[in-house]
Amino acid sequence: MKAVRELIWKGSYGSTTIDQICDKAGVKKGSFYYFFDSKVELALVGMEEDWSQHRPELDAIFSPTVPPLERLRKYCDYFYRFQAEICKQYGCVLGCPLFSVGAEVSTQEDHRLQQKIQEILEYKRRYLETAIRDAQAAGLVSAPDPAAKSRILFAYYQGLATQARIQNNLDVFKDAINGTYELLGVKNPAAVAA
Amino acid sequence: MKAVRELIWKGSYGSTTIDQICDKAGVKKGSFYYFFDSKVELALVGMEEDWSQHRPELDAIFSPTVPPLERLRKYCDYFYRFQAEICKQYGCVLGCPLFSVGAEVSTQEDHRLQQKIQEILEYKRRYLETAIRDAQAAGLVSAPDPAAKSRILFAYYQGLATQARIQNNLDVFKDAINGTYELLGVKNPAAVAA
DNA sequence: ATAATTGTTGACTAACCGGTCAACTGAGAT
DNA sequence: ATCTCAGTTGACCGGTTAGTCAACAATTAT
Repeated sequence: MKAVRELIWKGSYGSTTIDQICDKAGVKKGSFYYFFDSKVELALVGMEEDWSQHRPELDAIFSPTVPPLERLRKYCDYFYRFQAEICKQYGCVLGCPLFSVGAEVSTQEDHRLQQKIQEILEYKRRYLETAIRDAQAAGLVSAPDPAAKSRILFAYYQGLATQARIQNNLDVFKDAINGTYELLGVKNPAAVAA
Repeated sequence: MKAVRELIWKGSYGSTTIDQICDKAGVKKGSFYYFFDSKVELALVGMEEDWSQHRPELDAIFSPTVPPLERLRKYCDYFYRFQAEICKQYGCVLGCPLFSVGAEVSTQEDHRLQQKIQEILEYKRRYLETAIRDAQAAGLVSAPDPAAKSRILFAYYQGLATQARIQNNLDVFKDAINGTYELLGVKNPAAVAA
């Protein structure tokens, strides 16, 4: 499972072969086909596992006990530190696998992977929506439609992640929190930062 | 050339084989290798050709003779109509090939494709930067740092395009102009729309 | 102990991959 | 007419791919 995540994340879904996965996992192909019917099934389980590993951390960051704008700040911070660690580990910026793999497999006939990816992405967007709604309720931002704002913010994050991967440059993420504030029309950024 | 663009755009760079390209182009593999040394070279020429086809249209949309915020509105509009046409033609939303291919090949050893893609993306970002600077000069928006704002806006567009492809849903783009206004802090959206 | 179940393996196939090459084609130059 | 040469072709090579399978090992149940 670890092998497949690394290969698909660092390389791409399409160009990752079952032979490669088996080699890296130290397992023979016969064993692979004993547990999985195809690469799709494996990727599905891999995605699910990855998500369940991140979920507790996101739940903590977006806990309703934390002031809403601080949630977003912590999220940006967490994301940056996470990417930095990955970068040190693999030698290059990898961004979010849900985005890169999602974009790659979106036109395939078998829709199972897309569905799983969209499902997880939708979970993630909801963290943002709730935080924005709470911020709006507290009068911290101007976001009459939190759902719409969350979609915009989510697209922005998605773009940042993709850009950082393409440019292989972590600095791209440093804009994240400023961009977030501008996007949300934060009324007093200095107060949040303090 | 048309064949390779279609295949790489609809599928992915990695999973598009030279055999497929040759089949679709109605050409034998020997002929392919008479003109190109590898798939990378072909993709390079394809990207360049694609860019030189879009360039005049973008030059028109972002002409300095057009009011700056109208440029952005026209760009969003153009992008939506273009994607809608592609969608009707291929049966699914494909987004921007520079993003999807760029994200896919970013970790490869051969850096030529990445460089070309980053070069073209940087050109596109400059359109935004100029428009934002002009808008700022006209007092239409609050963007003290046009370059930084353009990066944020560009990331947002990139995210929208990726999202639309992943979700296979054109409606994602409909947020584009609103998101743009919010991001730029447009002082009087109603006046722009009118 | 032994039977049953669960997991592992290497050898195999058939299709496909990138890439090469000598032979061929056709159009324009002399 | 025929020479030249850019462009085309199909056959071919070695390596890799996804996927299968009968035989084997390890664990568990009885």
